[in-house]
Amino acid sequence: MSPRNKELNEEIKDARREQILSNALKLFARKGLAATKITDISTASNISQGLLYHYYKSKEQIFVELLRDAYDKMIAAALVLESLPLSPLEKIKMAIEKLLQGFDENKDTAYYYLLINQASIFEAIPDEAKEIVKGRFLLYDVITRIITDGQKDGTFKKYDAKDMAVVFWTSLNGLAIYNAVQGEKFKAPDANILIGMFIEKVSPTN
Amino acid sequence: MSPRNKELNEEIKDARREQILSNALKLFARKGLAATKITDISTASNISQGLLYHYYKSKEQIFVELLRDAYDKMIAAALVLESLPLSPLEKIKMAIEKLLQGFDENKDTAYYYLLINQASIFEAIPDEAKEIVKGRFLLYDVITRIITDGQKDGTFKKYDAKDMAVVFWTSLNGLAIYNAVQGEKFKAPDANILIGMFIEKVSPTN
DNA sequence: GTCTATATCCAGATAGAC
DNA sequence: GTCTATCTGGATATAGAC
Repeated sequence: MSPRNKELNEEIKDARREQILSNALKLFARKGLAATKITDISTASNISQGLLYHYYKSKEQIFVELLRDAYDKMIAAALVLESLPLSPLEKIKMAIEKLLQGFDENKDTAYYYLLINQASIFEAIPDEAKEIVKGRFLLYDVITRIITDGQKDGTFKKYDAKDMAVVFWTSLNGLAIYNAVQGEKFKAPDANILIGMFIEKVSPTN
Repeated sequence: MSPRNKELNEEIKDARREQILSNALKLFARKGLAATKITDISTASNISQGLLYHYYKSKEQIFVELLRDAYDKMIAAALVLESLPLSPLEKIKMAIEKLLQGFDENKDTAYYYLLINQASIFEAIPDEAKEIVKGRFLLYDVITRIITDGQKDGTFKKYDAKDMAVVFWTSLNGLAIYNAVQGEKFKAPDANILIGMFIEKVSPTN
């Protein structure tokens, strides 16, 4: 086989993988791992059911790969946010706004949320997925640090920082679910409503 | 068959139904409808798999019955709350506190939440379940009314009341999920963190 | 009312042809 | 790389005995 053909094949293969993952993400998010049939994925991807096994060993493997993507993206974003030269309040604001607008612009964001949720809630997931979910605490830690900073500089309310981080994440998670369920109808609520949990007086200009 | 035996049988039957529902609730909540096998339910209930069909026509029927219970309880509680002789702020406070402490005291509360969530998110649920989910707007309406009242009397912030109701429910929902996932480890965060979304100055004494 | 045994079906995964 | 055909296993649901 010539190098050219080899390259071409690789491209096709990558494209297929992308295609499969993208379709599987939506299906897993809206039907759940167990209810999503392997034929659902192959049909959505316009390939035969047999061919799917050429790319992935099992349904579970696809799920795990997507879940890993979801966490990688989320944690990377959180760490970038933390490292930005912004005040704690600005960071929290940015996180909320970015997430809320991400829901609107990019359906995948909401789907990734649903995937993470599912993996967090359900016991009936692959062991590998359970391992990935354990990395969740990293997300809480980043936000806890930002909140603690904001308390030190006096802008944030003085509730337990860990509690605040929990409420931060669970609230956004709740909104992400709502968004995914609402679909096109979803209209992001004013970010300042949420910010009211963190600071005493929300400036109307922001 | 004598009346006494008939009564006894009815009692047994009712007890069994209760037993089945209670076990199924936990299983559905933690594994999901699709991943929960009918044998999971029968095993948890200490009855044979065949006997389960004596009480329920199918797995789906059990799910629907539980979902209906969940909504009935939730909506009833919301309407009672609304009718209490309390200020809007007191009502919101009570709702948050009751829900948070309900999570702690009664595992079923959190499980019901997970069930409703599942039914809201997943497309792969029985048609009857989809119908029930449509009643969801009632919950949002009650809270929207309370918030609107609170805005009229000047205690609540003046964001869009519907938005605030959405954030209210989605936040509590997010917390319920977190609680269910954490299990015994769950410690309810200070309710005042959430109340900060609604009013300008949270009194430290409450 | 309860159990065990069985029929049926369907989804996951593999094999082999092109 | 891709498809069709097939095997296998497991889950739902039913039948029939006690």
